[in-house]
Amino acid sequence: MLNERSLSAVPDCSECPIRHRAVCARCESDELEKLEQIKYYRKFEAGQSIIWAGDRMDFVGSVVSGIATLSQAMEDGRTQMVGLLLPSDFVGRPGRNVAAYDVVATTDVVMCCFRRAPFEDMMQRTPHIAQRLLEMTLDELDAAREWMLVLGRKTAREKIASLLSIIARRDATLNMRGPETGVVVFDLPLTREAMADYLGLTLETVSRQISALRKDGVIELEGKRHVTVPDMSRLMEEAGDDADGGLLV
Amino acid sequence: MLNERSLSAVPDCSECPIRHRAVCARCESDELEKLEQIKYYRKFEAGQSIIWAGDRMDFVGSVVSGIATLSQAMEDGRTQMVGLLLPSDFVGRPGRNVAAYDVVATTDVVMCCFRRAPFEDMMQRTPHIAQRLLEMTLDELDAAREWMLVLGRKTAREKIASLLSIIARRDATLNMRGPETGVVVFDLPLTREAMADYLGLTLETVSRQISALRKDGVIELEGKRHVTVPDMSRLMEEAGDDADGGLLV
DNA sequence: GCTCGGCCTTGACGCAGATCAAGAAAAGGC
DNA sequence: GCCTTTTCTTGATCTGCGTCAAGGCCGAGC
Repeated sequence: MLNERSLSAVPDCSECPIRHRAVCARCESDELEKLEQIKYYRKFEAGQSIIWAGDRMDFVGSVVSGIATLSQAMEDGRTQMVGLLLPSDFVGRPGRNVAAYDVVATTDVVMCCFRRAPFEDMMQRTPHIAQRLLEMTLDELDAAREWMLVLGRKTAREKIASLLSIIARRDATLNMRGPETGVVVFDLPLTREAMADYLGLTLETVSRQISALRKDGVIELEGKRHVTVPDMSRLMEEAGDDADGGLLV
Repeated sequence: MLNERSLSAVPDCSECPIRHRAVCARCESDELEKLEQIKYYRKFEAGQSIIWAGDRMDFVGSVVSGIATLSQAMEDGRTQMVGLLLPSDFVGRPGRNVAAYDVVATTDVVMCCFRRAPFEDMMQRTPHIAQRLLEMTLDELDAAREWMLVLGRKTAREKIASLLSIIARRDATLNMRGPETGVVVFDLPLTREAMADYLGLTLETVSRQISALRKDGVIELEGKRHVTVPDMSRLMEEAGDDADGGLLV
């Protein structure tokens, strides 16, 4: 936290790992230059809160690396996660100065931030930014609606399988082991409690269902976090999705 | 259906009831003229399906009047409503030619449609449209996330109270009876089954919880659809929301 | 008028998942 | 190394909601 703004040097946008997926993805080099002038980096440690719901929010930004969660809490303490922020995901809403949700760093997180006023200014004059933000927001809306089906209609086992297959699919593109065998290996980026918050379950139920999926051979576990999926289509079936549906995405 | 395009005359945009809330809200009169040239109306009867998920979709549009629902189905028949489309809400996603959800008219519905290609064209050249669509999409995303909390963490009674308070709040602005008394009167636009689909419940549970709220004096019923809320803040408490939260919206 | 079909209510019962509780297994901290 | 804390697992019991079933209400059609 102390050296929030002192990353040895602010890296060049052209070398940024999220250059082609973040809100700046469509920017031409001249537009990128302008963004470069107003950007700054912030680092957050695992477990640290990035923003509290209701707080004044004077910046927006993109997750560069690490994982953060977006969640909503009721007064009595019940909480529901409403978003999982991965690298390139955008935080904050242009035009709104109060945070609507709690944002918490799950792992160490680096964010590329912009003060709100200059960014909104720039968005007005740069359709490429607004266009990309619209596209990203539409994707998030689709994801949220997909999740509503999970929360409203799936059983605990299906919920776990759904979450695992989403994480697996994301990693599949990178860490495919044995091309076309359908085997996927990954580490869970979430605690059992965070998974429970995501799925609208208790942590005990999450634990039990994971054990059950292991016992039934749907997944294999090494330690508590390292997961092997021997047969992706089997996992998708357990999730209650059409096993073919995954290819669409 | 037969006279889909033969509404006596296509009304002028300047007299359109959703002129100031739909995607066209920010358009200047010259922009509006261009939209006017490519728009057409379609009518759907109550109960009729507007689009099936997976169908090719060659238009986008706004709900002008009536109510429609957006829902997702699993193969075994379980369904989850993921959106409630009210006048001014937008249907379809620019850039996508296949419908992602089922859209069904709950009441008679009139839509103001545009063929996709010309509309996307126009969106490219008219920032006012893209800006408004972004704003609307962000609002929908907020609503979807709010709903995730309802689906994931609220009890059946709280779910019903949440739905009622949303409908009540929407009507409150129009039909306020006795200003400041907190009394709100409205008609439910949904069947018990549709409410169940929205809330991730069964229709029996919906019925039971409505009866319970009536017995406890939280709501009054005339017939099955006409609802009186004698004390809005009481209803909000039952919904598990901060009773003050409503003023923010 | 009567009957039919859609919509809704209510009761009885069972089960999936919550709750309560105890302890095991890692992960730090010193 | 040991001790504390966090994270996870598993068991026992409870309960809210789903499921199955029967019947009421009301508008539409004849």
